[in-house]
Amino acid sequence: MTLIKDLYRNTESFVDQKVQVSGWIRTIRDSKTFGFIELNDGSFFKSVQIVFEDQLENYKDIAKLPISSSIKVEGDFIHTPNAKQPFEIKATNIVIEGTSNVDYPLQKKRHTFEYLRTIAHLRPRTNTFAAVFRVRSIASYAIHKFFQDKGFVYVHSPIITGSDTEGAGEMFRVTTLDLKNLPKNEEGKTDDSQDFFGRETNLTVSGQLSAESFALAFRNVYTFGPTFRAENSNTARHAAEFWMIEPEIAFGELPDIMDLAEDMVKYVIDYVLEQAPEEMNFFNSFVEKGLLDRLNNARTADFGRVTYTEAINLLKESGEDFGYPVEWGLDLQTEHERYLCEKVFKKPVFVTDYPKEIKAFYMRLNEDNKTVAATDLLVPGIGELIGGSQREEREDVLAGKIKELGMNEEDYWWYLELRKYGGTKHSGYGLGFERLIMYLTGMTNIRDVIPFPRTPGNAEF
RNA sequence: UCCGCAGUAGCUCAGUGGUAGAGCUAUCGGCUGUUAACCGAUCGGUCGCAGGUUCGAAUCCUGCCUGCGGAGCCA
Repeated sequence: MTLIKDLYRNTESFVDQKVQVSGWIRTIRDSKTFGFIELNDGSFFKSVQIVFEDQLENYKDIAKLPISSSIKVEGDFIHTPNAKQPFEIKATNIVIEGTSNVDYPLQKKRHTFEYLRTIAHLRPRTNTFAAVFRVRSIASYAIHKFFQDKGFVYVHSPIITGSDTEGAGEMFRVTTLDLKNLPKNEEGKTDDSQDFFGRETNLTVSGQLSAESFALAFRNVYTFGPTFRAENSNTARHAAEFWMIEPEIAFGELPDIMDLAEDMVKYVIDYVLEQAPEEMNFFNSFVEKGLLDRLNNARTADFGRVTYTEAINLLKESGEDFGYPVEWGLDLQTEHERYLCEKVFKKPVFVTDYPKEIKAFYMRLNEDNKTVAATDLLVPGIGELIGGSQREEREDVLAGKIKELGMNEEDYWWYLELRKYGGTKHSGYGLGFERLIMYLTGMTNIRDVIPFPRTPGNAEF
């Protein structure tokens, strides 16, 4: 059996040879004595044209096959230099593997993404989703290859975690207790000591704290796994289940992870353009005109770098009429972030050194005592793609911060011990993998870059 | 969660108070090189759900549900 990908990649070696292919019918056109089938076998973005004639004993049956029926084809591989397709297979034998049905919901025409979401089990058979999910697979490998080639150790951080370690929003509770008959303690609250783990557990919201632990043993590490947020977010950029990449480097400071993030983004762009040129051209033509220009700009340009304080001044001087106020101490709104990267810099830009009040407790306090060594990478079209920071390595400063924010110091005993026993400067960042895929493909809704997306009120598939 | 928009045939949509429409799909027929083929015919609807106004409601009103866009939260 030959893969259609090989027919396209090694065309010359197949000319005038006998070939065998199998796949699903994308379109079929017949006339009295012959017909054409576009056959896609899943190995490649493009399909191959099958010519079938009425000499075949099952000609009538084949001509009647509904779209998406699966067949096996034997035939002669023929060069067709003057036709729209580069080559075709003239069938000498066609075996029907599985017929489809007349009510097959995918038509030979454009469907809305909203409709395709309601048939998520069938949408990978469409051009757009075939391209999205192949690019997702390739980008996933590129991430691993980038870090592995640099000697980073891949850490499997736990999916089930002990408590709300980062304070990063609502979590999904994990329990084996009988929800209709919860055991109570003396205070009348749920007795978590009777639960499976003997305590309250949740799905992870971040692997960062685990990554820090391993960075202080392996130096350079990364996580790449699923992450869960039970927030009632209804936007095109948020999902309840998504994949996050979190590198962490010991002895590294903020500029080091900015360099790393820039290299990583450029590497993944290069790798995907190289490995999936047909898919990327498709996105450029049908999903976002100018996508390839945007990506080429990103892979060749030096990313912008600006401090939060400078960014505030740039926004104030812009004369732009923003819906939200621009004031030192206030967080940048989506409109501000997009203005900075799309209008001012016109390329990806790192914003650094945010006021400590609007950032997380573990971020390292700068000498000015007002800002922390944090950075967000803002990219055109998406907004925030990466958030990272140098971590607070000073045990007393970190403990003070935990106390100051009214957090429970006991929950962080092991995190504080990382500072107590040979703590070093270290830094890391988090990348939402789906946002990277959106950035690479031009897709504008996170629900369309996850095979079976989970969003509030939606877990059908 | 907030603001806005939408829900009519399998799909994409038109229809703003008076008999429910189009294109595509599908089905049947035609066609000797098609490319989301083309040509002809046919099939196809409890107008999101529940109530209300009216002689009469897809159309106006109220509530609910679902989806989408934007915002917040963030990745």
